[in-house]
Amino acid sequence: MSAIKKLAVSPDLTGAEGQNGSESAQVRALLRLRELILSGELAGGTRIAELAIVERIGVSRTPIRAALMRLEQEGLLEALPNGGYAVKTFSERDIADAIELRGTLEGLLVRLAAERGAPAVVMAEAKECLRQVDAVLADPALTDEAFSAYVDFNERFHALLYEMADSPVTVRQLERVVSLPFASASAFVVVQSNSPQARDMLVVAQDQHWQVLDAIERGEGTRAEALMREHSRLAQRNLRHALSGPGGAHMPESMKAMKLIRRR
Amino acid sequence: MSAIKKLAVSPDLTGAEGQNGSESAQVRALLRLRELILSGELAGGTRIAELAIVERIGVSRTPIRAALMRLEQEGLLEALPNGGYAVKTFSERDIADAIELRGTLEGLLVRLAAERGAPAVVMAEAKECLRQVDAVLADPALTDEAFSAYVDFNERFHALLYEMADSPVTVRQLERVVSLPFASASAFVVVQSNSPQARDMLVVAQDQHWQVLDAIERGEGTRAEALMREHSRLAQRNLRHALSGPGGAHMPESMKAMKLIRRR
DNA sequence: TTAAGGGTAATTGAATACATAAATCAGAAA
DNA sequence: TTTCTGATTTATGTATTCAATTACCCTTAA
Repeated sequence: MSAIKKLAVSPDLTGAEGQNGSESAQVRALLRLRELILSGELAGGTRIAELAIVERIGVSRTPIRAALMRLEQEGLLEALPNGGYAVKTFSERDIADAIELRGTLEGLLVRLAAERGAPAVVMAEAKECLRQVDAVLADPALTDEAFSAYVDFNERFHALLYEMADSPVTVRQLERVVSLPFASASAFVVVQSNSPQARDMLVVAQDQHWQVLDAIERGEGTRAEALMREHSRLAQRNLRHALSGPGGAHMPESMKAMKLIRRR
Repeated sequence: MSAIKKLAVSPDLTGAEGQNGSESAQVRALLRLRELILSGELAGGTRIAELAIVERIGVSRTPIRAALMRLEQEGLLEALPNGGYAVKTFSERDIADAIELRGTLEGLLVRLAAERGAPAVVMAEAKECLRQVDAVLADPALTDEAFSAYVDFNERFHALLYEMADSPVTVRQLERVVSLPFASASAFVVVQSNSPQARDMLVVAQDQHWQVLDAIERGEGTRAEALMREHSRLAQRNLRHALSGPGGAHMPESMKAMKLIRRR
């Protein structure tokens, strides 16, 4: 399904992959570099020299260069005019735009799904996914495990949505947007996991999920699109909340990319 | 303005760049490779071996590999599971989706411009651009030179639109979509340059351009967005027309990427 | 005749050596 | 003290070499 085959190592399986050291040098370089950037060890704006990375990671310049190119394409690095790269930083507006972009593209996707009809199997899986989320949300008190389960199901649901339109071109674009660490489907879900309204937020999101499926099934493309756009605005709200406190006080610790946010 | 700085060599300056041979090996490889693909010399589905390209172009494997990575990111190549690349082919639906994608993203862009307000200078330039198009269209008979002038102004206008929202994140995405040869703003403009309705088509497009600017100025985001989406459907129509004849009979000879279209 | 096995050729991944351009620093002159 | 110039150093761009994996073909046995 993934449009990026060769080096499509999603950020989350950084530590997984069975035994480490078994991956190719390119993959190792990519994973390690992304980790260095997202953890803030390479601060935003820093110029990245290949040789420095060669020393930090144990591979030669060739795979490093490949990883650098990939990270530039991902949007984490920017190419400097006279060679080399710098770690990108993002303004609050950049992040808001990225979320809006995701909402727009997901909106397009579900509209296409509604207009073309979604495969029955995918639709069934999506419903099953949502039923499990319903079960998680049935408990009025929300434990940490319930939260993490929600996040998992949420990502699975969005992934299923991507299959519904049978539009690889669109999915490819979407995957590029989502590769930005703060634009992914569940980037800001857990922002206020300990606040009293946390569960209600998820309840609203879950309702939107159900309604999107309903709209797709009924062939109501415009409704599906509008719902998906509004859905992304939950993330917008959470973003604003996360940035409201001083120094990102409400930023979840899981939000690694916080370091890349350029606060004015 | 371009998000891709280092190797951001747009397809159209393939032959330009002053004297050839002066560019870097990487740029030469990228340009030449793209040309080979778009011209159909490397047929769709062909597996591309690095060594074969090394022989065809006079540079070593290193810049070739860089160019291959770039073209994969552009969407012209796909990475094969066990290394190597293959020339991608596109179904009619893929192309339609790409155009829809462009319309959607340009719609987002002009909505943002309307909501945020566009810089006065850019707006003025855009208007001036449209006035010149008006002058071109004033002649009821449309010469070839007039057509080519229209295409130039059209591209300039779209480029100006990209500056109006001050949203680099969105523009970056858009540039990626537009890099697909059949998704660019003027890919199908000249499809029926010799048909009697050709000029009328441009008149309609031009009216949409003016109305989009009007909507942006008035802060009418939704209207601007809707207009931009509808605008892209002109390209959809032209695409269908181009593919309607047997073997792409109505395909303009300027449409190099025709060879990549997978006709069922 | 077909299938399985091994061996060879070809291709990509990785590392290193080489070339070139840019940036920095030192020194001298204004 | 400041600025310009030149040399040195450091970085990236390019080429080449080496390694490892894969694919293909040929041989042999069932």
